[in-house]
Amino acid sequence: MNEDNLKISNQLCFPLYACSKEIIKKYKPLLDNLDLTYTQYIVMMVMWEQQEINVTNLGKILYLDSGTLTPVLKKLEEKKYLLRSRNKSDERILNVKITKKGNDLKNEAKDIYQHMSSCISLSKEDSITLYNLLYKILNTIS
Amino acid sequence: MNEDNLKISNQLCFPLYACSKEIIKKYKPLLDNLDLTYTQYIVMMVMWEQQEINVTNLGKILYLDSGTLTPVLKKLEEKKYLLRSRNKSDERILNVKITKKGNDLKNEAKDIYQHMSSCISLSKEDSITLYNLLYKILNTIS
DNA sequence: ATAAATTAAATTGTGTACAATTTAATTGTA
DNA sequence: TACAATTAAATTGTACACAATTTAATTTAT
Repeated sequence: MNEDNLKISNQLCFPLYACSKEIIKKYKPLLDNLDLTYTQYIVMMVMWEQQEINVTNLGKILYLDSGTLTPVLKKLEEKKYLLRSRNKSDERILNVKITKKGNDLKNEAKDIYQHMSSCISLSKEDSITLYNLLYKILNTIS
Repeated sequence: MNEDNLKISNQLCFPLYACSKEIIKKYKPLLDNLDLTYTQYIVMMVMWEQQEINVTNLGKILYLDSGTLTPVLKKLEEKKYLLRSRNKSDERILNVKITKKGNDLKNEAKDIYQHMSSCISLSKEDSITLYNLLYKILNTIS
């Protein structure tokens, strides 16, 4: 890897970090309407798709550990969107299951979907390129 | 904006967020050697370049507000890398100035520069493309 | 069979991140 | 020139994010 390449690689972390934060900040007023934080929202996004999952697998999908997920899941359970229960055949494992109220929330989240895209003003081609590059990093990061 | 475009835009936030966190996690052992957190490190990166700056301008560069910066700057002052002092002509403004010890730290940070690039395994072309797309978002986010 | 090793969550402690508010200084305006 | 409005940091409160440790359950290897 030459000097130029080294320089640009080192300059990638900061815009990734800033971009991620700025977009999440844009989500905030929309998520406030649903009384969800961004972390709670991405958990719900997984739950709408998976319906049921354990903490370890949820963490692998979201790149979050139990230290982060445990309090978030407890909060979503308080809001009656999720149910937490120990796996019968292995009590170490905590199963998380979405409730009817949790699935109903998906309809209310449709607005977020519409409004979010308007804040990222990339063409379809650029968006796909960016998406692919990000997953190239995520899949190869050692 | 059509349905496809809308879908991909909405899928960008999560990999940005995950990517940013995973790369920062890679930084950690390297930064631990310098006894710096990632946030302290990016502040020092600006200081190595600017030498002197006030909190508002530092925040604009780093996309961070005083609520985040104040405690970080206090910690860097404790470590003798920075000096904090009120602007004589406008006492509301806090000037931050790098010390000799702070500038000396730059040499010790050279290893980080080398090691970081090896964890992002993108070609030079891909890195530049990603860099440009990220700044396109940062510069146009409403 | 049982002690050691492993695994899964939860807990603890530190450090952001940011909205909202507060404090203090400065500027604009009637 | 007072006094309202604005500005800059700091403070307060909430919510992650994650390393390290703990607790409890399960598996592995004698």
